[in-house]
Amino acid sequence: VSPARARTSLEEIVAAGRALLESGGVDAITMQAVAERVGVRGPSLYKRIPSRAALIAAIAGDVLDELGRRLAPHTGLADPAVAIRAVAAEYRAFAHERPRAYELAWSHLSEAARPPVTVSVRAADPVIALMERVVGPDDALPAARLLTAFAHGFVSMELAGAFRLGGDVDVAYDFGVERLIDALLRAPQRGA
Amino acid sequence: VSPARARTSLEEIVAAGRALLESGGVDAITMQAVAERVGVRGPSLYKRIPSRAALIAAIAGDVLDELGRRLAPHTGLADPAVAIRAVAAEYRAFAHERPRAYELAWSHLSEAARPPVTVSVRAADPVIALMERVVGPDDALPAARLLTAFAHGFVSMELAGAFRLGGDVDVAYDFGVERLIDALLRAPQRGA
DNA sequence: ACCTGAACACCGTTCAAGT
DNA sequence: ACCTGAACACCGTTCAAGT
Repeated sequence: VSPARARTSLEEIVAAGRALLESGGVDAITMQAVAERVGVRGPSLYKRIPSRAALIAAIAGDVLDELGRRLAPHTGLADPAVAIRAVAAEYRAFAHERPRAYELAWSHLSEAARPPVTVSVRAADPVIALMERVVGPDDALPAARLLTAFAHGFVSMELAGAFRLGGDVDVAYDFGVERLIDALLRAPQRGA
Repeated sequence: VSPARARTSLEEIVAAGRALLESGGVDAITMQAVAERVGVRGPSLYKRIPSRAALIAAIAGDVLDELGRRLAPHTGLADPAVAIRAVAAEYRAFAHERPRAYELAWSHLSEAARPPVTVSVRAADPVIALMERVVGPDDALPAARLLTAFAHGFVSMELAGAFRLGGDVDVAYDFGVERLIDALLRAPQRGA
């Protein structure tokens, strides 16, 4: 008797989930739909992932990983102001390309980042290094939080449809980024 | 034959939903649980609200209304810097008091704010008026978006557990608020 | 005009039985 | 070791029948 051999993998399952998310929203990520996409029956998924909630969390982690990989290159640019502009633009571009993925990643971050703390760290690290060059080591962390809070807040409001009072949204984003660059570059360099 | 008289109302239903949200999270908002809380059977809810999704949206709208009512008083303070500090502090305080309500409101804003555009407008209006005093009419809208994007982004990252790199989170919020006040007060007054 | 029980479709999850 | 069909509990929603 030959024991059944694995017909799918966790990566395939997560990829199937992301595909379903992109085409039909979070509600389209059902265990049966995922199973069908990877060529297996629903119950078999539980050999690879303990629950639908865990699958959603894994998808969120995958999205954040991708975002981190896209931001990293821009953080190293020589001129800090140019680097900040580039990171901010790339951040927003990612959210526009994958709006449902971006929203899911944030709404399920708490569960997603629990087991692999490294996920969020990996994404945040280069940004903090960039801020260290701008405001010095003592304020690097709060400065990074200011920048990412603005970027995330703006983009998530935008995706949620909160900007319905007219006005050019692109202009508003640039306005915010430039004011932040001003504020951070003008801040006294504290620490080492 | 006396026709059955109404045994509940939409307001009661929304209130029941918020109570369930507070005690057990979004998943605890089931139609049966809401019905039980208002003293009725599940199917009867559909006389007042077309679907669970609509109920969630109504709850989100209710939360945003409450947030708007809490921010409004602070926007009128004489000194603009003081006003900005007060609004920012109140905003974060609300999110800390009702974390699940705050998260639900934002994750379902798109549906929530669709029918009553006034909801989001009512909340945003006083903040824009405040910004008009700070940067002038031409930049008031982008300035308001900068401020609210930071506040929402910071608070939602905080609630999602994104700040796990240590550091004092209160200090980081103050750092951000003060830098924004600096940046906005120093900006040239444009328009009228 | 609103309320109800019964019923339906759908979904997450478990498990005994297969290979 | 993994796969499957069958079964269970739970949930949103519909509807015919009641008052």
